[in-house]
Amino acid sequence: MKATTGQAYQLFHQGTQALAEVERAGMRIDVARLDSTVKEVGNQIEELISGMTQSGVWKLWKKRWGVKANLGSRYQLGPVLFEDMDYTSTSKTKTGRTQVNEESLEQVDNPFVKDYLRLEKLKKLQSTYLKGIRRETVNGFLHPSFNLHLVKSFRSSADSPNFQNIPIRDPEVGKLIRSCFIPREDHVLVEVDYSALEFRVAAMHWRDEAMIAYASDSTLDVHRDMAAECYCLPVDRVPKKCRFFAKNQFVFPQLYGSFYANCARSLWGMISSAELTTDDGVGLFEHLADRGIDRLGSCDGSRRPEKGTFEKHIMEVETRFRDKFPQWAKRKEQWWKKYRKCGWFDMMTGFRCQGVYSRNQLYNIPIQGPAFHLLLWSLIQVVRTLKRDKMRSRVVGQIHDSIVADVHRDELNEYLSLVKRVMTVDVREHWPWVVVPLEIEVEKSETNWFEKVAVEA
DNA sequence: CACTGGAGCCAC
DNA sequence: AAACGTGGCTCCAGTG
Repeated sequence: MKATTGQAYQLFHQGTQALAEVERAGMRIDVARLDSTVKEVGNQIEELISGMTQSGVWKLWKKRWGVKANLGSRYQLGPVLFEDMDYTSTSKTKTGRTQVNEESLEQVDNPFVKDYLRLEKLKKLQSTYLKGIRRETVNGFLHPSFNLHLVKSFRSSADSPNFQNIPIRDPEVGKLIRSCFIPREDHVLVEVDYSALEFRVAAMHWRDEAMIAYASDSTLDVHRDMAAECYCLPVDRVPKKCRFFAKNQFVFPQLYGSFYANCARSLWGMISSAELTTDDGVGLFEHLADRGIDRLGSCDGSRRPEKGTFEKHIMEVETRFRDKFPQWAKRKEQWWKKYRKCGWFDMMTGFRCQGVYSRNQLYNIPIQGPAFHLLLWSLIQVVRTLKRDKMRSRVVGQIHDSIVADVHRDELNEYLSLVKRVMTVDVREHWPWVVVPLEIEVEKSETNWFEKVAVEA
């Protein structure tokens, strides 16, 4: 693989230099708070363990595993629950062992297992995040590495620690870790995200008119519309959660090569695990049953879905999705055929990918890569401008479609107008194929990375 | 003791 | 035909 245009080369050359500046700046850490959180969580873990080792389940555990018994081993927990006790497992791993993950353990109604899930959550928080970040903190600053040479899609990665996967979805965990990331003295943290970046890039890559229309008109919302279809809701009454799951379990999976059986399985699973309801509080199973959909179906893939199943319904939604975006449906097949013939493909940002790729990688890579390249180009301009103008604000991190900066109070307005211009105007002049508007969302915090609030951009 | 792969979980 | 992608990190279990 090599960068085939000067522009692609320049992007990664300058990108490397800019990210080096980002690494050097680093993010300020509230070390005292981090240390006390480590202690606090450590105490919680100890308490949980001492409670659990009093339990009858632990007796069974020791009976089976003897001196080797290890509370940290899922491998050991599986047979205790599913052989020694009466619980039944739902699924197997690819090596044929019974799965002992969060999803399968949530089916087990047992106080010990509830404690186990909480214990695992706290251990992950403690070892990967709290202690991992503490270990990498030097003189109150964290300097994660940002790589441009490791990712197949020509995205970036981050390590030591991985700045790109700090928890946020679970508010309890997110708060404990993110509140240890703080602005410098007299600074505020500012995080700027591109809105719906990957969808916009997909629209431009496939040159699908309907996709471009969605990407160009902020009153349109593809995730809302597909949520309405998937869960049989009126378009103007789609609950937020339903939209969220349609986005992540239907729209993106479809764009990246999944199919109805897998989408149906995951969308169906969300109904119970997230307790989905209509906007007037009717449970979604009941809502769907009223419309003649009362079970999931086998989701076999090799068998035709049966009438009355959710699988069959999602199969029909999939057909409508392809009809909605006909040029996408057609061009992705041509795209794959052309690659099979010549063995390479080009990204819109000038990278040529040559080598062995799966079909789904061919759908994903030309979207994921260029989406990041828009962000990287913007980051380069922002870093350079801050330096040129001798400003005190610093870019301190990057998460695929967002830029995190530590901005001096007095420079806030200047910084905001800079990023807005670069990310929404200048980048479109640099790459004329950006034919849809780009929008950003801005959040800031005076205190820490958890307490951020939206700012009018 | 060093290393590897699987399984799992965090992010976009 | 076949079935969503890209990563990093931790722990366990197995190997030699």
